Amino acid sequence: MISLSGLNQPQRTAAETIEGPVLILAGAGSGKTRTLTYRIAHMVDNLGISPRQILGVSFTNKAAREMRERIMTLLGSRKARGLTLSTFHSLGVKILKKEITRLGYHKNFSIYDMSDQQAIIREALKHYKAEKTFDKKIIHSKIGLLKNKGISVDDFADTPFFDDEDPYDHATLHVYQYYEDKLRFYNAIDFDDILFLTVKLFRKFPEVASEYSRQFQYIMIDEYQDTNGLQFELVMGLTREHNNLCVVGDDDQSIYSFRGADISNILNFEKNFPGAKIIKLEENYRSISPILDLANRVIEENKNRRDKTLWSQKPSEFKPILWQMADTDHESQVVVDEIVKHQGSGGHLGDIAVLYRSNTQAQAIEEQLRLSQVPYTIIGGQKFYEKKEVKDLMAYLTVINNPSDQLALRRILNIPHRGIGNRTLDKYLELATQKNINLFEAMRSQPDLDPRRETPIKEFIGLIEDFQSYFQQKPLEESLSLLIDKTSYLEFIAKQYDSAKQVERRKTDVMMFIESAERFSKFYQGSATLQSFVEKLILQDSQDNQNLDEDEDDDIRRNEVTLMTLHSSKGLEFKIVYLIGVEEEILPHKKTILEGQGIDEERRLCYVGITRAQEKLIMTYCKERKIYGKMTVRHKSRFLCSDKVMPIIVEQDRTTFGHLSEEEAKQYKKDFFQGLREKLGD
DNA sequence: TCGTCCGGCGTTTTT
DNA sequence: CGCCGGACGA
Repeated sequence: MISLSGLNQPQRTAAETIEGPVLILAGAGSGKTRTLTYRIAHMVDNLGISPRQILGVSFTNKAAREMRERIMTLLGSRKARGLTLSTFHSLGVKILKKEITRLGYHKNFSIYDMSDQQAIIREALKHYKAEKTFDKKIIHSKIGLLKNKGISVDDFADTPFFDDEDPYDHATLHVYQYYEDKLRFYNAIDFDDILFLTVKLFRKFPEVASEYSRQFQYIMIDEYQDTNGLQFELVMGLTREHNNLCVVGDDDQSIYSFRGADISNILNFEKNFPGAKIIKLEENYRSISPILDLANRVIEENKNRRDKTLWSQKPSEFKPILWQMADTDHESQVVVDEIVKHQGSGGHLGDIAVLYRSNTQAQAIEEQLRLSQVPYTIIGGQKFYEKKEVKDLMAYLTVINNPSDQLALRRILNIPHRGIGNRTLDKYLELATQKNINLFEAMRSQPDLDPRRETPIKEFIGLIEDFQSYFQQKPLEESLSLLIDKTSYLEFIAKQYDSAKQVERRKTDVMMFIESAERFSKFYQGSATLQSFVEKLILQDSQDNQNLDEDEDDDIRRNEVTLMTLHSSKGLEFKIVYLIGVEEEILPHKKTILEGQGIDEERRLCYVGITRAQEKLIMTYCKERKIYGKMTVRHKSRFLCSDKVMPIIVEQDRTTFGHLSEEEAKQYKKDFFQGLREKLGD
């Protein structure tokens, strides 16, 4: 029996309201995950609902994993067995793997990422002749937008999204068509298709939607403010046979509209799901009151939001601080100086985060941290599977799994060099078009197309075919190691790079790849196919991999300062938060000021930043800043200018040491220059 | 096929 | 100010 007595009243109501549509408006730090885990545990343990009937959907693997772990702690793994907790995308893949043949795809489809998409779009634009040249990025994002609105290429021209006068839309139509044809031919689907095809499946075969809806009698969606049109339609499909839908979210933390997230999904919930029960979680367990006061006053300026006021039982005298700095150098020096002081007095660096609007702002801080030899990590950056070596090996696995995948095939055709260059490739592409077969088939059927290339072609085809059977018979990591061996891939890397350090780094990536295959096959045992392995890698974010690799315990942060964007910080908390560059044209960003739209979302971003801090919030802005090489005068962000906000923050001018007494200022200057000399001395 | 030069542009990015 | 992508030349 699970006791809900540890929950506060609204949390408890949320955990106990099981039937019908429920919207849990969970303010920042209000114990959302706790509420959800107790809700599920309560359903299973107290109400006797089978875990097989429960579906929990989140956006990140991390969130899904965390939820699972916490439910395991409450219920134990035996009682939790059969529970489905996954991301939107992995749920989509799971459904498609079973049903995609209904849409005319083979089961062994490949999943294309951004760079694969770009490659096809580039190709499509080459074929499209017009006087104008087109920006492939604009077209790429338009196709993405269309897919996320659930609009197929066949329907595009009949929608309001198509403007007959606009040459860009005509180009987009052409590229979209070409793109879809290619994906079909390669037996590949893209990231957006994972959701789009699932939705198409539900549209075309309502009985399939009903089947899943009957299986999942109780559905929970996390971070509902970030759902887009497709995800909404997917949810509608899954609730065809009942309306036991519980969504959790916070409209004030909706910061992903540029990726298609539609805040109206959460704002209109009770319109879409009549009879919905709305529960507000407003008690915050994270921050001291002055920080929440600031957060409330900043966000209440937004119109068109659900009224919420965060409060906590942690009063404090410490007001949030706003520092005015001379320029970016000064900003980073003062911040890092402050961090060093914290470290010097025995403070833990894992308690500190430096947050910023855009990645470029990290550079100055990073440099300063390095100079002061303060350990740090930067969140974000390149994903594991985007590394060149990993992509190469993944392309091998992809071709072995799905030889129709021409993009992957072309990537590895001459890696390592085997004398099959572009001339040979072109000949085979022509042959393939002529005979209407795929590239792999073309090579296999006529290896002697160019007699001088017969041997390498035959060897290559043989290699792929050999490994098709190896991978069926032997464990994943064993076949993979053999593949790397047979292709002399490591020797190839060694030849590619001049510096030994580079070679070492790349080889480490390869080793990490093998290790992840090993872990994967250990975990999934019999069901560890190479397709599911590649899928897993693509659907996984970089942080998952870090966690997988290091096997560290999550509760204790390492003794390192964390640097990240405001976007990446959502959901996290730190004792001390430095929010840097709270400045017009940064937060809100220049582009949104110019467009006059999206200022609300910038304000929400500011709100997200503020609510990350538990005990100490320090915000900064600069008087001057070098923009594209030119010094420019800067102003404090409008978000901190209102009459309501000013009295509850402490603003200090750090350029004049105005935060110190005269005596202290003298000492500080002395220390500062002493410190500077030491750093330069190194 | 690769290197180099010039012009344009410059956010955020859970999968 | 720098990076990236396209164009063009060796």
